[in-house]
Amino acid sequence: MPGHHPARGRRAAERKGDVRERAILDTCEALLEQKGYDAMTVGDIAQGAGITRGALYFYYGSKQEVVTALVARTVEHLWERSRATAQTDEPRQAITAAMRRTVELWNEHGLVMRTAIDLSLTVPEIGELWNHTADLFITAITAVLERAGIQAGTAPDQASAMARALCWMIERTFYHASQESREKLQDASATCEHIWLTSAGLIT
Amino acid sequence: MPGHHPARGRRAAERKGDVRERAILDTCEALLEQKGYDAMTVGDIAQGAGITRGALYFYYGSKQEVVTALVARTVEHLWERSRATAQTDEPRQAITAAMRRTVELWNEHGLVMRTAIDLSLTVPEIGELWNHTADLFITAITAVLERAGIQAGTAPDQASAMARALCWMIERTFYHASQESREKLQDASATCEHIWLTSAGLIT
DNA sequence: AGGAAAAGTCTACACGATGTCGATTTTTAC
DNA sequence: GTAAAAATCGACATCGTGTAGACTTTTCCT
Repeated sequence: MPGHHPARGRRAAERKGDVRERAILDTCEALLEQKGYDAMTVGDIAQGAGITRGALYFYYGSKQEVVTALVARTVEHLWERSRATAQTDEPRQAITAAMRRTVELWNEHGLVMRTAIDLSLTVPEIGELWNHTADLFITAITAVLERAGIQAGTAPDQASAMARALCWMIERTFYHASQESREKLQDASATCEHIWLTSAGLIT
Repeated sequence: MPGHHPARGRRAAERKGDVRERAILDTCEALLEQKGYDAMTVGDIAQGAGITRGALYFYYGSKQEVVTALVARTVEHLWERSRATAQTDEPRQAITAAMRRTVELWNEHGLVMRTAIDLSLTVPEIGELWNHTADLFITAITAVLERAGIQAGTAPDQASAMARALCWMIERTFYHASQESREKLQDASATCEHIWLTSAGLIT
């Protein structure tokens, strides 16, 4: 709750640094698209954001920190969207809805999501961010499977373990498809949905 | 067929460089395990192999080339093993056999396989190597699915597309599990096998 | 054996990217 | 309007990379 007395039409002060921070992250995202992580240099990012290297280090301690912040910003989006999604009782509908939402996510944020996956090993912070995101998905899938009649539990053929495998299937399939085209993503989604439905026992 | 006249007990000459090359690759693999790709420096590899940086550049043009060679050596193994596997007619048996073989592969070469996956984007040569390997698996899975009665074709619910998704599921699931322990790998295998069987229509 | 060519090795160098420091300027808040 | 905080800059030290040229060892042929 910032701004204790909203009188005087002046909007809450926004630090100049906040704008720069956003500019840096935006530039980083653009460069990631153009040249990829390795080729992208700290100098490039600074230049794109309209400052020098030295100034950039005032905001972030390294290239990895910049990218971590970018991933965090994007992943925040996913969590919000995830929370806002209405729960459906009917498993078939739930699965279809989940897959449609996933396609949207990858269409909008495919680049950053792929980057997050790629850097999960080398940058522990990003790894944690992505793991947490995956856990949200796995929990959701587990719930759907159980509602579809799959036995709850962690044994290899029970809901929890299956959900994990299905999550990785979706991650990897979308990862590859999103590098190609929107059409491929759509196809990939249909295939994943089919396997998910089958695994849930909802298809012959 | 080297050595045109096997007389004289002298074994076929092995270039000194061949030994070094192997030492370099072995060292690289060890360091990959100890410090990971990023932390590992060309100097480290050279030192481990008993030569200086300068000498190493005589064999490989860069760190990436060294790792590419390591991946190539490992992947060669996979292909051989893949070729040597007897084909089973009964789908259920084929799936079980394939999963058992996959567990073995990841137990033996997990580290290099994970590295190959990680570097697939940044090092095109490794990407090709790994893609080709994946294609072998996808083809094999497709064949099994078709023999189990899944309709052939590339539509989202037909054998080819399903095989691709299942392949990525296995890759990613094993990738994560092989970082943990052999037990996890075994569990992961059981889960993947179950989903594969279900997708093939071989389980209620 | 012996000597030239090929294979292997080393040290030194140039380059590019990183991250740090202290000085300086701009913003913010009172 | 001014002092503290925020932001920016340029210069520097460091480290890893890749290249070049000189030198040594191995291989192979006669």
